[in-house]
Amino acid sequence: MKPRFTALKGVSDVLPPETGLWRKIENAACEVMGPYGYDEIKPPVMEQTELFLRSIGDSSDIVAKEMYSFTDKGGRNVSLRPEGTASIVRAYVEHNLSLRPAPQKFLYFGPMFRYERPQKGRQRQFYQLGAECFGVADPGIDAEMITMLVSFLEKIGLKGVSLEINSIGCKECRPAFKENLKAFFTPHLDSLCPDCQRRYEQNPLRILDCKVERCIQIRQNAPLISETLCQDCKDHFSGLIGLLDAMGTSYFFNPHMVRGLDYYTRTVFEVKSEGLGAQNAVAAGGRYDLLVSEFGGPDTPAIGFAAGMERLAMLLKEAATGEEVFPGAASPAIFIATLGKEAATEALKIASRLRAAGKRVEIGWSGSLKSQMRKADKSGAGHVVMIGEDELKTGKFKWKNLKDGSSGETAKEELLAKF
RNA sequence: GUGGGUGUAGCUCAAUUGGCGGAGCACUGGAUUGUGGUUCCAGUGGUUGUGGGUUCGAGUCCCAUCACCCACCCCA
Repeated sequence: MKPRFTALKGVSDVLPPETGLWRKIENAACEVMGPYGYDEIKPPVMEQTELFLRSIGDSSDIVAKEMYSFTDKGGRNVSLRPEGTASIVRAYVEHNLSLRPAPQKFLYFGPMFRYERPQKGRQRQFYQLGAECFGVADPGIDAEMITMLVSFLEKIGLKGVSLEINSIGCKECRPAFKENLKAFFTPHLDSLCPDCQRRYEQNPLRILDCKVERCIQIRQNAPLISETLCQDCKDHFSGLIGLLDAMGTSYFFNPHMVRGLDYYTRTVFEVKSEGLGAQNAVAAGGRYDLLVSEFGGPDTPAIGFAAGMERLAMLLKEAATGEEVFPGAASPAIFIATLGKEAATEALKIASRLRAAGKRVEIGWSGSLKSQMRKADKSGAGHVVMIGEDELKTGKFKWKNLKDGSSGETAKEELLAKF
């Protein structure tokens, strides 16, 4: 048989038992971040296109050519969200959440959409888990959030990841740094790769990220942002580093790290992992002190991060062995084999009671006892309860433990207690 | 958007120079009346991704298209 419909390019189904792993990740996020004060927020998956244009900025391909945008029946220009932060800032301003006591902390889960060419760890619809915190300018909150992210990753058992941090300055010092950088690269312009020549115009910071050997060599002596930061930004960054050191959080200072989104200021960070292919970022984030006011709210410092669910799940699957990978892959505790219509009716009644007690129960509706036994075994059931003429007559049910082979008989009223 | 690779059963893969599309696993059923796993037997399952072309003949060669994989770009 050939499927009449298949999923669109770059989108995929998450099937059980993998969904159990996803749930485990989401539960861990709530458990770890709840004590930090983060509560779930559920913004819509679509917004006015303008919202993303204004926040993410046009130096990023995300807005320039990767958005799923359309005109709705009311003539509005709408886009599926390519990331989560913009919506949450919009909600923060729209609902005057700045009037609630600071800090306001939010956690979110959900799909994001970017029209990209799929590859390992990258899809057109992908899920992110993210956190945002509004109203604290102190580097303490940066350290708190980074520490929280690290303990979340530890909680789900992720190994072999590295944390990188940097500061990309503020609206005072970053423009100057951009100019310095451009000035430095101007004499080398012809030697840079074509992509970097484009970056030189669009977003010179990106040249620092280039993977081409020649560009890496050229930039060896390029100015570093850390040397150009204004005093406030320097103080902020050294404050953060001091706190991370004090917490014993290990990090790697990467002076070349830049972020794709325009709204970031000062602190940026990224968690990378081997085993993800070229798309090696598991989680990333940073401070965005200007976005709230740009959206019409009061001056409000903020910081956040997002983690890629598919990437987290991929890493956990690769690293783990055995059944604990898929905690949601439960087998029935009890399989009820039936012989005849009356037995099936009885089975349904008994199953309802057991299920109400939280037991996972499957019923074999037809077929020989042998085939039902086989089915029970394949389902991974722990016990089989048999219902046939004898049981209906006597009210005593034969059962068999499929794990150790033991068997016995239990009266109907005692079944619930037995299992 | 650019480049490379791959498309055969639900899964993993065969099929000689272009010559009748198979196997293992999985699934379904059976092996003396109501007892699973091991074993044995049988069965279901395919317009070889799709559409053209070359040929007496195409899974195999050519073109197009679609999907997947990997990388660039970009990014979680």
